Amino acid sequence: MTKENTQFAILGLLTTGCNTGYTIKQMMDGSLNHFWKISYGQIYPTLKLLVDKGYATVEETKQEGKPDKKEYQITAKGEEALRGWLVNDVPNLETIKNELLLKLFFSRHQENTLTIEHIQLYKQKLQERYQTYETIKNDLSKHHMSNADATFWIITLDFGLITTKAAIDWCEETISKLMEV
Amino acid sequence: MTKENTQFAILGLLTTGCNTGYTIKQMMDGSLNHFWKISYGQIYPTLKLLVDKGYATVEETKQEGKPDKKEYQITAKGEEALRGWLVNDVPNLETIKNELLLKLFFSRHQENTLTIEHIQLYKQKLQERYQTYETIKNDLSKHHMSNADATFWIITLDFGLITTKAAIDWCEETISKLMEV
DNA sequence: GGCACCATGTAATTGGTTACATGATTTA
DNA sequence: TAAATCATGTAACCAATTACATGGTGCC
Repeated sequence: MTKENTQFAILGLLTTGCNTGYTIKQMMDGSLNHFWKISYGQIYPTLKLLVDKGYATVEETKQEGKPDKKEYQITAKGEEALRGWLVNDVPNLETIKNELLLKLFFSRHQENTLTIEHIQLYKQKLQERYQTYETIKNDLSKHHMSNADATFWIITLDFGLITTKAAIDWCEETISKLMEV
Repeated sequence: MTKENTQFAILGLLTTGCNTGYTIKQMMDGSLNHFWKISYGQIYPTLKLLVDKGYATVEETKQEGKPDKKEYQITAKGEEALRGWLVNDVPNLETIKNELLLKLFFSRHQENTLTIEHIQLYKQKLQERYQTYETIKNDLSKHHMSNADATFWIITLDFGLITTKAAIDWCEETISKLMEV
């Protein structure tokens, strides 16, 4: 049903303070957004699966002033499985589908002015992304340095920052290259 | 059945000298590999679809010394559709699933020496990728500068080169950061 | 004889998203 | 009273890959 990586993404989040499907989704959308994404349609069934595997336990909690929720806790077996997954080699690099590059590949069929506009728009989106990463990094640096996870979280953000910056530079270079012609 | 982008990727390739399912696949694996990928399971049904839509025509060709093949040709209607697709705005940036970053996010559960090894391995793969891009770029510069497409193909390669380079830099920075501790 | 290359295709399966369904509480 | 937030879940659908199926030619 769910891929191994996705299972461990969810299991891993149980070690970061998230313990309901809802908070896991929030964390995904907030802090893992730049390299992992997941929908409720996967989260809830996978949490069940983790319990079935003995990697986590559930407890239904009644809350005052809020709906009931199911709290998940990672088990010793789950922690072991997580460490086992961590030591496995990282597989080959994935190919990213990039629609802008796909269009660019065929852009001799189009006027350069239009192509330039597209790259400009793309650059804007990259800049927004860059700023989002910066904001998250600042928040993390301020409020969570006591958190043992924070060092690694910042490193993943740095990846996003560095590669996004490179892409922005490429946009600028490419735009001036296309304007020359 | 097939997504719009994938349809146009295949249709676009019909304008670049590819005219069989087989050569389209080869081109994909060779020159579009860094931003688009496709399997035969999609190519052949999609080629049929393009003919159904009137975007392409087929002709069965008997070859001496080689198996028969089906040659596809883009139609005027197909070219118009391609240009229509090109002018459309590029949608929002996609999230790339990056397994290394996912593991890194949870790496406080692991010894730093192991984490460093993983990053080193990842760096190696990035370097191989970088060299592949360089080779393709050199080939392209040497043999296809007469090709009207080549300018754009090189630009897409530059994207790969620049962002891969940035990722390699991040690996180095991260490794030395983790060794300090 | 076997491997590499050329060439086409389909069925089963996978791994996921989207849309749907429900409902309590707080705040504007 | 409407919207936002908290909270859980499933069924239908989608786009793709993988595995399977077939077969000719050239070369070592």
